[in-house]
Amino acid sequence: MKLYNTMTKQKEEFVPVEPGKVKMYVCGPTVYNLIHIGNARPMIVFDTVRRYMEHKGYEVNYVSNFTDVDDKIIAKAAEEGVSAQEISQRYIAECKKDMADMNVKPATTHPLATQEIDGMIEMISDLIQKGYAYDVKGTVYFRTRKFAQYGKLSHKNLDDLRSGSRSLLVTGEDQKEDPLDFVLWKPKKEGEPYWKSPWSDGRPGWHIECSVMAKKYLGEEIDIHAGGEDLIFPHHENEIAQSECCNGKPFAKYWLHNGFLNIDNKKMSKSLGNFFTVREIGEKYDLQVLRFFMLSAHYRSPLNFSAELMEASKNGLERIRNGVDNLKHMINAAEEKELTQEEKENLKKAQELAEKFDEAMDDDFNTADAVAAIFEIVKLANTTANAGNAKEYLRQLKEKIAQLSDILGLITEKEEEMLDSDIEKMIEERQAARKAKDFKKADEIRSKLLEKGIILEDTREGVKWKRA
RNA sequence: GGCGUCAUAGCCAAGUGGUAAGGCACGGGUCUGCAACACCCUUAUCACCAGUUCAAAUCUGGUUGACGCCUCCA
Repeated sequence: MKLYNTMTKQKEEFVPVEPGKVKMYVCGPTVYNLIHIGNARPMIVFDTVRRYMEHKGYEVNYVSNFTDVDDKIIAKAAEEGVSAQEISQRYIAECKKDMADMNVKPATTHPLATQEIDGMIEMISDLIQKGYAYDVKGTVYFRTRKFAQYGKLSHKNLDDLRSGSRSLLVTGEDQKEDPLDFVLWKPKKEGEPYWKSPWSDGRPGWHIECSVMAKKYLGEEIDIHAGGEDLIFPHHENEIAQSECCNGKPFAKYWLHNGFLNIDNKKMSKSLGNFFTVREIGEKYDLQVLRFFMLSAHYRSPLNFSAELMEASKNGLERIRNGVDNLKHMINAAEEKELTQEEKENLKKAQELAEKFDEAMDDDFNTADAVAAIFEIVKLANTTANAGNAKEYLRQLKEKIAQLSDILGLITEKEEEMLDSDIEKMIEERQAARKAKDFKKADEIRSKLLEKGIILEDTREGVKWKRA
């Protein structure tokens, strides 16, 4: 399996730190509002990475934090006149709901920044002791000059960065030794939540939390660290500085970053008003459609969002589901018997397509190609399967499609729901009407059911129904 | 200004040296009372220019265009 490492700018063979295990950390959202579809991209993409790793037999320890102390949370709390904790807890709950609807598995651990303050103070103290950090009147900064490798992830020229931020020094904004130094601990302002520390009553900087949580839940050296591409600098760069200076060993072996989700080819932003929450999309679509949409492009490419593309994704996903649905229906009608030579050959083709799926995923998680392989199996099923086939043949095709879809987190089988008895009765009535060639009545009944969200389909094997 | 990414059919999107996967949409047709599902047929020489090569979407140089990071941000 190869994956693209931002650090080395190339695809590398994946070799875990510990054989058979994957330790992976994904930067999670700051919880001050409902998550937007841009937040959803890394969740879906890296959940898919996780599922694929598990499919390959790895035991995956997946850690993703919630940043629950931050300026924006405090601002939102002030706005509503409630505590910061109330805001963060509310939106953590909402976020988890969205994740479930997108079929994103809960992380092995979802640590909260506010629950890890002790660890942060410990790490900051350690960095000060080792000379990598310094305290100026209660604010603690990281001394970037001391870490020779600073900039190795984002491939920045530090002199350019320093000259670029010269204005900061001129305006005297800072008591920093160097403009690139960043905050590890800052004193509280009036009314803000705070914790006691050796330096001041205050709160941690943003970057330190991830270093601490990764270390606590995964260890000093992890396999994969992932997040949105905008986190490369400064967030991940700073994490590397903190962790490697503190632990004295490489932090993460592989750095994975997803591309942005754009709207009308522009980055989403509140000022442009081109902003959608996952919740809003969920009102119009099954969020499986959003997931399918996200997987239609490579995770590192920018992806443009539009209503038209959501429609296309909806139809595409429907095609896969119809395929599974049709197979299911045929399985009920089919007989158990020996596989014919032709059936065996077709199953072999399906197996080859499943291998193609794996090859695509092995190549830096090429989900677009992987989805294409699923479509090809669906096509194979649609063109070859009928109720006259051996039951085993149909079952295997269905299983193959469902299994590969599941690796991508796509649910192909709707749960069987019990029909209300009166709806069942209506379907029977319609069947009677059809038998009597009273099509007018039959159509009336079908229309009525449609109004209730029940779609009927007449097939050779009988009437199928599904919810709209 | 510095660093970086990208440009494939109406739309989305694979393909990184051997002659263009897949999906959506459109049109035509088959099946079924109709509809839906499904099936069949139809749709591109890969931004432009120059070069390397027997052979390039795929390598090199240039041009144009779009975008991202450098500041909180998935």
